[in-house]
Amino acid sequence: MQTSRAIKKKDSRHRILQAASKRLRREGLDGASIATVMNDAGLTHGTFNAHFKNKDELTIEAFKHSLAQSQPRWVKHEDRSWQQRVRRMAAAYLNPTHRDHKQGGCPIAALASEVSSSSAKGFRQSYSDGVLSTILDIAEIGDRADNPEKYDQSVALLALWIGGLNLSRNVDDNIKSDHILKVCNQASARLIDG
Amino acid sequence: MQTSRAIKKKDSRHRILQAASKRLRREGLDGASIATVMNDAGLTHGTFNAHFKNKDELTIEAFKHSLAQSQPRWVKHEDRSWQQRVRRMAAAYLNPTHRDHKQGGCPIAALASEVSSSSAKGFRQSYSDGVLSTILDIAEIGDRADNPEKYDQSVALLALWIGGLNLSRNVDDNIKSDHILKVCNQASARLIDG
DNA sequence: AGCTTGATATGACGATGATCATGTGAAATG
DNA sequence: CATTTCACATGATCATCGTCATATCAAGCT
Repeated sequence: MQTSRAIKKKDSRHRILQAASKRLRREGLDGASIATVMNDAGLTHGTFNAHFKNKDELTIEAFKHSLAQSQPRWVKHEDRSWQQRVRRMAAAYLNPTHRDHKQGGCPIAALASEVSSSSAKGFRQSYSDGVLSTILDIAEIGDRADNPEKYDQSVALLALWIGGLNLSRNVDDNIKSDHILKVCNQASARLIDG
Repeated sequence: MQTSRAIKKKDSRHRILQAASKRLRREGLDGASIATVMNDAGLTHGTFNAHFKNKDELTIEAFKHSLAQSQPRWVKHEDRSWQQRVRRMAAAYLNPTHRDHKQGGCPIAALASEVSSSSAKGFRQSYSDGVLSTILDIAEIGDRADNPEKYDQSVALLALWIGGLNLSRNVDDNIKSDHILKVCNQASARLIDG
């Protein structure tokens, strides 16, 4: 049975994870400081270690949390064909809304260039796992051997999407930024039909 | 005339920039701390403000420095056609050597996901300028209007390259990482031949 | 030679961040 | 209703980082 204390703790943990995953995506690995995250969650910073062993563990859990939240938005749709499905995904990903809402968006893109320099080994492992499982999710297969061609297409698409999204986020001109998204969308279509 | 003191200072500044640009690419915006960079350059950390106003200025200069160092490696080649030139660039970019030498590689890829969350406005501007000029360099034009089709192709290629390079850097399995590079190379070729 | 300038060194300061020891008050248990 | 347990708060500690005031010492100038 769940005592009211256990429920409260679970709820607190959830709020911490929610806050951490937002900060993590918006401000990166170093931006999500414990004090900030705990404050976002409505708790004091000292309480932190009642919920997580240390910052590495929080980072890993927050990453998994945000990835798990993003997945359904991709997967749960009824598409006529894989081509159409992937075209829909590209349009949703390479999108001004997604570009402007980093904190609620794809954590793989949000941390793409920070992971390799992170000292947290466990986090690097989680990220790597997340990338590989995302590729399989795009391809709608369980293993590369199931359909190597689709797998390879999915790899290239994910690369294009992550790169395009980050470029568009970093260009200081809305028209040019929108254009980058549009062009990458078209390139996606060519890779899919190719 | 250059006095020996002026020469010495210029040399020190150059060493600082060299060290900073390496740290910046390898460890990101927060990794390149002043103490570390100055130590790499063989100076004490307190001397820093004799060369740069503050950390933001160093970051900007180090980024420009690394970008200026990278450009020649792309541009200076005799290629038969633009298609061949871009194919060569893709092979050089999406390459295990480049993947494994982040500190000497492309600064745009190395900082792709960190820029938008940086509080240093001047740096964001420099990065944005760097992206746009790199696109033009790939297309071998001076302005999008010179050849919109080539410009758009270059945008998609840069996105694919940056995304592919970062994915390969973050996958914890050498075989899969190599495979990502290979697949993105093939996708590049398909985008080029259109 | 004596004075000035400037490149670098030394060391201090305040801010921030991660971690942890201890305190508190309310829920659960008997 | 007394006791225990536990979620959370408070506050201290130690490390790191950016910045800056001051000191040193050799190069240049008169």
